[in-house]
Amino acid sequence: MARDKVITKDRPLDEREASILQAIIYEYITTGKNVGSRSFVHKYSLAVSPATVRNIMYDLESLEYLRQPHKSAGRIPTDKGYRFYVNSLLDSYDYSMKDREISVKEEAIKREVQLDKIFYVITKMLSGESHYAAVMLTPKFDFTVVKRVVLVPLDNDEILFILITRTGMVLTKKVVISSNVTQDDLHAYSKYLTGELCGYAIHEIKEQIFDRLRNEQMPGIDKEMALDIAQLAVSEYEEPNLYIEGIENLLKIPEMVEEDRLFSLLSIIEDREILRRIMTQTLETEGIRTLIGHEIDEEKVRGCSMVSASYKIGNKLVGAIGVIGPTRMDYEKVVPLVDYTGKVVTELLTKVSK
Amino acid sequence: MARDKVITKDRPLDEREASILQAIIYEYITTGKNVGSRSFVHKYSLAVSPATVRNIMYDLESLEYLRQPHKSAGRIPTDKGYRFYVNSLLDSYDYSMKDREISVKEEAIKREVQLDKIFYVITKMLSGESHYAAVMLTPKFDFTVVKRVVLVPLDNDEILFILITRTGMVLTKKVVISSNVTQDDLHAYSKYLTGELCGYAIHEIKEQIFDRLRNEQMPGIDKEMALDIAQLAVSEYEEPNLYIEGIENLLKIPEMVEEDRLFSLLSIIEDREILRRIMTQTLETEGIRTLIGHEIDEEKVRGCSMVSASYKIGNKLVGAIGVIGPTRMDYEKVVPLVDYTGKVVTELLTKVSK
DNA sequence: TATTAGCACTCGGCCATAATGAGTGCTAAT
DNA sequence: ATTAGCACTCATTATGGCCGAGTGCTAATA
Repeated sequence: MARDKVITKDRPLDEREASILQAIIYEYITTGKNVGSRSFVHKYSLAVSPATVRNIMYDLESLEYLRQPHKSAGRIPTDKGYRFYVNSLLDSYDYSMKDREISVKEEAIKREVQLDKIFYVITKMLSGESHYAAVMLTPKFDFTVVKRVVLVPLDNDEILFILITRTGMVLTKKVVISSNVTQDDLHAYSKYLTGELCGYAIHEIKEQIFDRLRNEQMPGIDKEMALDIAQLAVSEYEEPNLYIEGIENLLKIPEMVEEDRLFSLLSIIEDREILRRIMTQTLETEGIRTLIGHEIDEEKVRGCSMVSASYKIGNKLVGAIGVIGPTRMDYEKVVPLVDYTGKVVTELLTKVSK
Repeated sequence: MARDKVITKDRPLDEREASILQAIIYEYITTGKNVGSRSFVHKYSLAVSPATVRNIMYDLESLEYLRQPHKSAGRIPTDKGYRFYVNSLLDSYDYSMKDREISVKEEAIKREVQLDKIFYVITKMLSGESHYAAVMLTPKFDFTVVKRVVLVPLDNDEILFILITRTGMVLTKKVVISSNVTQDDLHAYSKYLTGELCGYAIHEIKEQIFDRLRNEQMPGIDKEMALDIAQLAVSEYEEPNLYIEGIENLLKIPEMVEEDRLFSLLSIIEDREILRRIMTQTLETEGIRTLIGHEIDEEKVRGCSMVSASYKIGNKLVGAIGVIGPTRMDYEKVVPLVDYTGKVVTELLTKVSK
């Protein structure tokens, strides 16, 4: 009669407990209401009585998977509960993308030519599909492949360095020089640099090509000057960009605009460094990553979860995408969506930069 | 004894009525609470009794400057009231910018080199200073002056058209051509176009230069082809961009997150066309423009006001900036701020494009 | 021994009621 | 024309009662 199952706080759940926990969390995620034993049993036509469920709930509460917002109020999941739920999802989740129903409008993406528009569109799409807010950390430019270099005089001591990538993206950078160069010089430099750098990714250029070129003989033009300019321009390419879209979706979620949570939201919008930090961590880990509630280690942000994934160019991790929502997020939909989108982005970028 | 001042709904206010109306609106703007006769008289140490104020309030209500949210609840301004208030402000407002205390960090702006970053910074700054949301409609590219044109081959049938402006801004555009051109051809074209277009603003080029050039003799190169490419590229320069920053400021204002208003906010964020329309109207009117409440002729947007101003390059109106906030906005601060910022932008852009 | 029925108890939500207090409109006195 | 006085209004707040959904415990049951 005595229920003595709970000996330690960390014992594994038996099968029935696990499935009931999952069902409870599912119920809470979909309805947003505390789930109580009686109506729960009724709604799911369980073969056990409410009392049994109560007992199980009691155990689950001791084990810290559930909690009561107040006495006699049904149970809601704790972060640990969500974590359990998400992990089960991940265990059973088929990463092979088969019978995928999510409609990532790949066509819409492929029609875009400017890379930065692609990033915008993907972020927008991800927020649209998920109905939460979406984030994208764009790739470091290090992995774009050079097609052509053009130098253009601006002022006496300023040159505009234009780098055209294989994908037709145009990066520009002002470079300040000390000595005078003529327009003809610049033209020769452009030709030289284009010839030497074309076909290499920027990181390769930084790491190897410059060194090699400096050791080569090159008659006719002032090679050093050309290399100086290029090196200066290439050295400090901007930080990866952070796109955030769909904040308005979060405003539509009642629990997110409740007094205290609104503050979390504000922090997310205002202090982009928080997100940048999180996304940079994601960038460093292959595959999907979920952060639930307090697992987002930011004082200012509470009651929020993130599902994020890194993406690659070739087999090098270069960026990350993610979805932000309330802890009570529809993980079951969002996890595959983010996973899938990540793969689409990988495929797309890989294709486009080869 | 009988108060028979109100004969028509549009009679002008006498001095005392006007000053009391202004004070009431000021009080409401700063506190956000309904203002009632007794405490109002007390707070402002008026030389009249609450009863007198009540009588005046009664008149002002008949004249539709004030209204009662409900019986026995003090008065709050109507849109007409705000309009009166703002107009008085504008009347007495000194446009000469003397003894200005607003800290628009001009230095921060001048340090930026990329024009699009400048736009971003200005918008951000305007939202920061006003504590509301800020909008900026960027100038049409029509008014930027060409410094140099570079054509670069991308594919067999694609050319990248690069236009460098006098300010060092780089605009790029993919152009698809039918016949084949060699790299040497493109080089010649680039030289030709740079020579002919340099120093002209894009709108001049569109309107006059092309026509002139087509009638000129030009030995040696396939002038027509070059002009076709340029005309194609220049013809459809993108829509002016719309920056919105500081939405988070609006989330901090209690009355903006009240259930129904939140919807207005969402509309503003989601449906950028609304704002674009408003800003485009502003662009067409010189100087400052205020839209109060219903004057924003958009069903979806309610309870919001906008203060906006157009800015110029030289003496041609090219863009607009603005601030969005609740109807109960601190017009007294925002109006000069927007006015001043508009002038700074004008000055800045004019200098930079001459 | 695990499950369940039964029951006392809890507590948020809802409703009605009442008290409070800031405010108004009207009237008569100044 | 202004104001004092007064009756009246009404949002807000507090109070208490009740309902319903929920729990925890215990004893009965399969």
